[in-house]
This record gives sequence, C-alpha cells and structure tokens, in this order.
Amino acid sequence: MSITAIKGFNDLLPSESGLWQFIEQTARQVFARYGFNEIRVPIVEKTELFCRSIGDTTDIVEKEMYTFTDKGGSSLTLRPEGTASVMRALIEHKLYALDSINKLYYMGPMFRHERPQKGRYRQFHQIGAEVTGAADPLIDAQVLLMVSRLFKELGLTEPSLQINSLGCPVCRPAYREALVAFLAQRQDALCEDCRRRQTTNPLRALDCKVPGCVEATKGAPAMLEHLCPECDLHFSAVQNYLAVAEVPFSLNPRMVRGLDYYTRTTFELVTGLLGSQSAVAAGGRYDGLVEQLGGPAVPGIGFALGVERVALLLGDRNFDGTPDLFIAVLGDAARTAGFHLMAGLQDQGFWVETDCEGKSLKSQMRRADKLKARYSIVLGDTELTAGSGSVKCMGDGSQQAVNLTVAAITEILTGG
RNA sequence: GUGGCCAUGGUGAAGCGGUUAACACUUACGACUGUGACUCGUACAUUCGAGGGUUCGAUCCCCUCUGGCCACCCCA
Repeated sequence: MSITAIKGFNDLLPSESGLWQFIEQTARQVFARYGFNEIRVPIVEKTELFCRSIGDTTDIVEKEMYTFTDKGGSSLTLRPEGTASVMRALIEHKLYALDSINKLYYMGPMFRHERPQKGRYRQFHQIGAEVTGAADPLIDAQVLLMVSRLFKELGLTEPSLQINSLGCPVCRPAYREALVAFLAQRQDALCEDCRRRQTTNPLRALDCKVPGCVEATKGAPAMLEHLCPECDLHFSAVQNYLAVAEVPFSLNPRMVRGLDYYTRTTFELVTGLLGSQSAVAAGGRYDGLVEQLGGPAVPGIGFALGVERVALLLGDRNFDGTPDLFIAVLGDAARTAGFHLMAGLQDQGFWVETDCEGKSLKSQMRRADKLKARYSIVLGDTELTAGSGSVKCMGDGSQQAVNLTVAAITEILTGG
C-alpha cells in the first residue's frame, strides 16, 4: 500500500483551490474596507498559551490538541484556534502601544484531534479577525456588520446571525450559581454529560440536545436576565447599532461557548445545510484575555469562520479561466517560432498554451478545444515563409488572417 | 472517544461462491496524410481498500485492520 495522507488531513486539489482563493480574496477585500491588517503567526505555540487562553477544562484542551515534546523538552502544540496566538503576538510586540486600537486578521490551518465528519477535519482552516483596545458596543456592532457583509459578498444569505451576551466577571458568577442551583433540583432528569459538567461548565446544559435535558432546562434562568447594569447596557447598545446598520440577527439566549475566554457579546452564524456542523462562523468579546495572558487590560472582540464549511455552502463553482490562445506547431522551425511568439504574448499578459509533446495537429487542436482556448493558430512551414497565418476563433470556427507578430495577434486577442 | 452504515478502474457504477468483472463517462490513438467540437473504431481493472481465515475454488461468506459517510460528543 502506498503512503496516504493522515486521517482528517486533506489535500486541497486544483479543482477546489479556485473556490478557496475566492473565499480568501473576498475576505481580504472586505476586511480591508474595515481597516483590518493581516497578521501571520506561527502554527506551533507553547502548550501553555492554549491552556491559559482557551481554558484547562475545555474539551479542546483536555482531549483535542496535538501536543508533543520537542527536542529541547518543551511542550508544544499545533494551534487549535487563532485568537490565542494573535493576542500573544499583540503582547509580545507591544502592538497595543503603537496604537490604542488594533484591527488584525489571519487565515490558515488549525488542528484538533476530533473524529472527522463532513465539514469537520483534523486540519481545518479558519479566517478570523480581532479588534483590541475598544470595549465600546459600537465595535461589537462593527465586527458583526463586517461579518454579515463578508457573507453577503460571498453570495451567501443562508447562515443567519444569532447573538447572545455571556455577561462579565461581575455578573456571570452569580448567574452561574443560580443556574447550578436550578440544575441541582433537576439532577435526575439530566443526562450523564450534563451532570458531570455541572462543576466544570454548567452553562453547557443549556445547549444540550438530549430530550430530557431540553425538557429539564426549560424554565432555567437565562444569562440575559442576570446581566449586571453595565453588561445590560452594552448589549442593548449593540442591538441598537445593529438595527441602525440594518444587520439582521436573532437572539439566542442559550448560546454558549466552548472557550473560556468569552465575555459579553457572543455570536454565531448558523446554517441548517451542513448537518450537525451548523456553525459556519462564531466569535465574541474577550475583555479579560489579554490581561490573562500577561498583557495590559486591553479589551478585545473577534470571530473566525470555517473555510471548509463556507466552501461546502458555496458548493461546486467553476473558477477556472481559459487560455487566450493555443499555438499549434508543425515541425521544429515552427516550434521555435511558436515558442518565441508565445513568450512575447505572455509578456503582454495573455495566457498562451502550445504543444509540448510533439503531437499530431489533430491532437493539438483537440487539446486546444479541451482547454477551451479562445483562439488557436497553426504554425507550419507555409506560415513561416509567408510571415502570416490565420487565427481561428474556437467559439464560432471563423478564421482571420494575421501577421505573425506579437502586436498583430495582440490586437485580435484584445479586440475579439 | 461512542454508535450505525459503507468500501469494485481516473470517475459514476453492475456483478454477489466458478463470468473474458457489464455499461457509461474520462483519457489516449486513429478514421480526417495541415485545423477542435458531432460521429465511428481501437485501447485502458490478471483484479474487486489491506491482511488473514473457511472452501476444490472467493470480489461475493467470516475475522482483524485501514479509510469514508452519518449521528452522538464537541466545534469553525
């Protein structure tokens, strides 16, 4: 058996790369309009970074990270998400000192050891953006506006925006207690997982899909009703700004996060078209994260989208271009002349193809057709002596005489 | 990590104990000796994910492994 790729690690083949480039390019264009600059951070970080940011007791850190010991004895990890690295870089290079507001975006592979499924792989790709330095709800709304515009530019209307507020260190502990007390009364109705999570992450019970849990948590206290005055004000301001910008959204009081660092505004773009992989993009505010990682008390908010999932939503689209001209050649002299002509036309910016296998004219024409070349030209002894030939339009089969010069052919290629 | 279903060429797939392993597409060459598309012809799986077992014989039955899909879990 020949060597294959690792389970959950996929090749992106030429037939799909056009779609990915479209997604990436659209993201870059949209982000630029909102003043974001790209940051490129390493794929491997010290394990501690993720433990401290994502949270020791989260599933990601507990059982999904690709962690290994390097030759120097340090524990390193293939990044499972992007925000931690970006914040690490922000602190390490004191970017917060250069400018009070930093707007950064990134794209690249992330790694989580999960069971592969459609839209979920062990190496997957995210495009994300982060804003640090501003706690104002206007920033929350701006990020949401940008996300919604990005999906619009991508041509997707399907994923819908859901928002929620998770409160802050002032109001969340009290809410958590209220919820734990509520759940404690309904112990018997809860599933095994939810009972286990009561001490680690009780909020998850709100998101549980087991029928018993759904039933048991029906009257559960909602975070939105336990927000402190500041958080409450912040959240209603976010909603007002969204209304001003005409960004459609719905409230999902049960939305929780798998990462510990989130505070206040959280959001998801969800779709019903990807089976259980319903989240296409997600993010939220993380006001304590930078400080938690040893930096100053800088607030932040960001999001990431799953490129594989967006690609699935966009489906099969043809992004392939076609050659402008195919030069068919007969004999060595023509081959050399054709090569010269090809080089000149390529310098003019045209996509030009020619035979490189010494094939018959028929085969060369077939290839021109298969490549969907717009025009073709045949070069043989007759053309070389005459210094002219005829260019054939592959669409309608018409031919027109032309001198064998870059200028003359350029005129036809641009004119037609 | 748990459970269910699945695995035949470059692709989509028939076959289901003994077959030349169908058919279609793709690809290559030719009919058309200097002009593609349509048409026609020819070629393309000693082999049925890998390894064992049962059998006179296994693509077909059994086991193990690997991979895929779906659901759970989790999440982008």
